Amino acid sequence: MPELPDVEIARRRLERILRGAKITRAQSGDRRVLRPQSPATFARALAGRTVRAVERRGKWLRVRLDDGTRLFSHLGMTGWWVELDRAGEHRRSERARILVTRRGKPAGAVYLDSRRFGRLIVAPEDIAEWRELGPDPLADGIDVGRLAGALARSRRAIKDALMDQSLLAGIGNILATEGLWHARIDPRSPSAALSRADVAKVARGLEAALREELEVRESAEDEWRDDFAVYGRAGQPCRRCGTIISRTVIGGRTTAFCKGCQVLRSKI
DNA sequence: CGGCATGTTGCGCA
DNA sequence: TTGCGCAACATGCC
Repeated sequence: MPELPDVEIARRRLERILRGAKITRAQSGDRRVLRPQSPATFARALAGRTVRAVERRGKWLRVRLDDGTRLFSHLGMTGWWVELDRAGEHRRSERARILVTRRGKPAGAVYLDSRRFGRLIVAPEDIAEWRELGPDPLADGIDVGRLAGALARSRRAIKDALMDQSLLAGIGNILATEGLWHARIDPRSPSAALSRADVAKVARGLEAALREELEVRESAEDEWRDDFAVYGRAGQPCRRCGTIISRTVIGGRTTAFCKGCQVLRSKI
């Protein structure tokens, strides 16, 4: 499911279920998702604690508890949080659950993850993965000057750079692909070949893709979207100029782009 | 059956 | 030091 907008939807849901609630029990028997912690450590750290806040930075979630403990959640490729139903039913691909009492009533959050690339980490302070994240485009906005400065020093393809979580936190394969289409810039362009005006276009393109995706997810929280502007549309006509969408691989990831209206920058 | 997938990490190599 | 390509992780869908 997850790129930044999806994780934001998950954050709001977890906040609604958990904030201010007292954890009665937390359980997970999945050593892959808990790596490298044990199920017992997970359960012991959370039981009896009250949830103070549910925060997000990029694709990471941070649940803060009353004793300072933090629970970090990364959704990997297929992770998702849902509310526990009244019967407390076990769901397909369930990997963990957090049971709480809120205003005297029982409730809970269930973590689903078929491929188990996601992670749940309990720690007394912020983990390196969180500390090393760059600015969050939704919460902090995109600082064009700072981004341009970082890109000017690199020859890597602009699309690969945009997915670097220390540069901007939360941009994945879909948002990078969509954002560059909005910006009309060829994803293969070396970062350093982009002018300051190009970088401003990229920032606006990413923001447009971000807003659009968030809106779609808000209206259908648990549905996977598949009608993007270019992502997944190789071989089909560009919605802007009609040229057949091309496919290539950048940084090991499938990339769709339009040779008709996304211009390759090459002068460094 | 093969191919592909929204993410991340680690390794070998230039 | 930088960066790239690639494999691995584990499962489901077409």
